[in-house]
Amino acid sequence: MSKATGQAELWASLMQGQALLADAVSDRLEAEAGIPLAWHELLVVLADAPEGALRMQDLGQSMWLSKSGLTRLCDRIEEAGYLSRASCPTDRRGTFAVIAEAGRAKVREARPVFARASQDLFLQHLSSRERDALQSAMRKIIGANRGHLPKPERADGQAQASPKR
Amino acid sequence: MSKATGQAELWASLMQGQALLADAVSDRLEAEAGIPLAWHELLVVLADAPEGALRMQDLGQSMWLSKSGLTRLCDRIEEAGYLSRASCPTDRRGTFAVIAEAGRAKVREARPVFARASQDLFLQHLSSRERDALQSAMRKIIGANRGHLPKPERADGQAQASPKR
DNA sequence: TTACAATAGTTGCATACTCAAACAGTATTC
DNA sequence: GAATACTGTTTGAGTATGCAACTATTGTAA
Repeated sequence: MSKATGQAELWASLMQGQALLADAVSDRLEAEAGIPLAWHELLVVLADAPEGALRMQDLGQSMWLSKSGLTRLCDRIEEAGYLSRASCPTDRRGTFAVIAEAGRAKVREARPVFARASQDLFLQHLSSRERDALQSAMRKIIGANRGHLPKPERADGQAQASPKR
Repeated sequence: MSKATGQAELWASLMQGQALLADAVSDRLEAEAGIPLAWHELLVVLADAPEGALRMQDLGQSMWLSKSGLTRLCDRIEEAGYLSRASCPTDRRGTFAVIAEAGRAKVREARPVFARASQDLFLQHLSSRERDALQSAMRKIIGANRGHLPKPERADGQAQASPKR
């Protein structure tokens, strides 16, 4: 029975599998398109945004990083010439990250590489039943753990569960 | 149709969900038992080993870390007094990590905290169908990505797929 | 219109991790 | 039995990340 394999194994395989998969995909992306996974993710978000531009803050909401992490990630990508920063005219505290032409080109190159890697290393191995179950399981887990985000800028009431740290 | 939600979302929710979950569980473990998740994992492996002792190398196989990472993790845990090192008498290159009494006590304290956290933040939210599907999906993904491990010390033939890096 | 609080982003410091080189000890081979 | 190759672990250098403190700007209120 699957019950007997135990909860520990379920935990472990989720942790291991995700790490392994992210690593494998990132390596392949780096080998075949020359950028790591995080760059791809950020550049895709930016490429799909209205003017190829997004406020740092808005980028942060898609990017799963602390704001300092995002600042530094943008530093590196900017240094590589794939994006530039522009300050917001209407609110001079704000900064836009704007994708550069080289960045768009890189996204065109990398997107299919990512799709292929994701197919080969991930989707390929799952039945459609498994995909559905995986999707619904992960959605529930995410839902259940909202509030543990790196940016706890919730305005609502029940916020602070962990006082320290 | 679940098809329509897209492959991108499946990828994203796996990545996000795992990160969120690991974070939430680690925070809770740290709040309620005073040690982070990685320490718990290592100490449990050690506590369950024959004499409470394991060669670094063997520990490494359970621990999902590069060997230098393991060395440093052990340094920290040793510094906290939960384990000690002992050199192997039959092969003096080797080092044993040996769990200390304080380490055993900490494991007794932390194990139920982990179990509860895992239940509350993870298992609780999944139907048994979802658990089975998740388990089998992750197993396949792991199987498909063997060879991307941090320690590629396989002795078999098909080893080196990635020459660089 | 001057003070005070809130917001956007960056920077300093500390932590954790990896790769590659160093080190120490064991096995091999001539 | 001395040189050479191999193995197990640690160390050094570099990278990525988070938290908290800082700067600059905006909004609010007296």
